[in-house]
Amino acid sequence: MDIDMVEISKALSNETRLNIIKWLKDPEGNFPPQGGCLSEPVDLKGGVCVSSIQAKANLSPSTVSNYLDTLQRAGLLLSERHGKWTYYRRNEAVIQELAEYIKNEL
Amino acid sequence: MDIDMVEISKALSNETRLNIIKWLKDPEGNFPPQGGCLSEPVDLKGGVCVSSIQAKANLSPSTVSNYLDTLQRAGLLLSERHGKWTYYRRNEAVIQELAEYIKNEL
DNA sequence: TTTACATATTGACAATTTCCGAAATGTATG
DNA sequence: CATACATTTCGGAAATTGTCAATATGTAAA
Repeated sequence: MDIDMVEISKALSNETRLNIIKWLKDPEGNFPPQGGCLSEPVDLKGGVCVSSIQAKANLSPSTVSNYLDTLQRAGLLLSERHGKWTYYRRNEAVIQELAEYIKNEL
Repeated sequence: MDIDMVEISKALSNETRLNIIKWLKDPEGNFPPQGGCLSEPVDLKGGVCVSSIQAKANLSPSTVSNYLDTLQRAGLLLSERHGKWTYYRRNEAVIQELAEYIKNEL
């Protein structure tokens, strides 16, 4: 898996998208408990649903959905759907790869 | 000295600007010998003048000058004027700070 | 000091990005 | 099935960025 630096940089060049990534570093600290009304308990792995992120970002749902998509296409986030909700979480591997890339290749 | 992640990301979110940073990693390998017709020899510290970069980037002088300014304002490059020429070189400290920031804070 | 050259700045226009509301798509529940 | 809700997609107005040619500035050489 290689780093698309332009794509990633574009994804990071927006205050709100940057905040989303940082907020997801501490999901319990930054968002209400997730998992809502799911009947079967699933492992959300620290994922947070779009509406929780939207509430914190204070932007329209469509904008936040777009931002999350941008971050995911850049590889920085992972998403998983459970019922009505899509849970987004950090892709730590890619974030560390990015740090390594900048340290050694940039 | 703190990292303005949005500013830096914007600077890096362009193929040519990214290339300029990479080219400057190996100035001797990527550019003709610098120092040109300077009477007094000065230490260019690996700096490369705008016209050498412009020739390699194959964009207009004004565009390249702008790009270099963008990279410098983001802190990624340093510039030094000697005679008619402005020599740009990487700011390795900031680049390493950026890598650390992504590794630990992002 | 006149000229030539390296670089920077300005003004313009096209292309892209931001961000929203409206509409569409999934999915669970009554 | 009909409804409600979470999310995504679409279409567009406003803001930003990419890029150039033209102009300005700074410096060295004639």
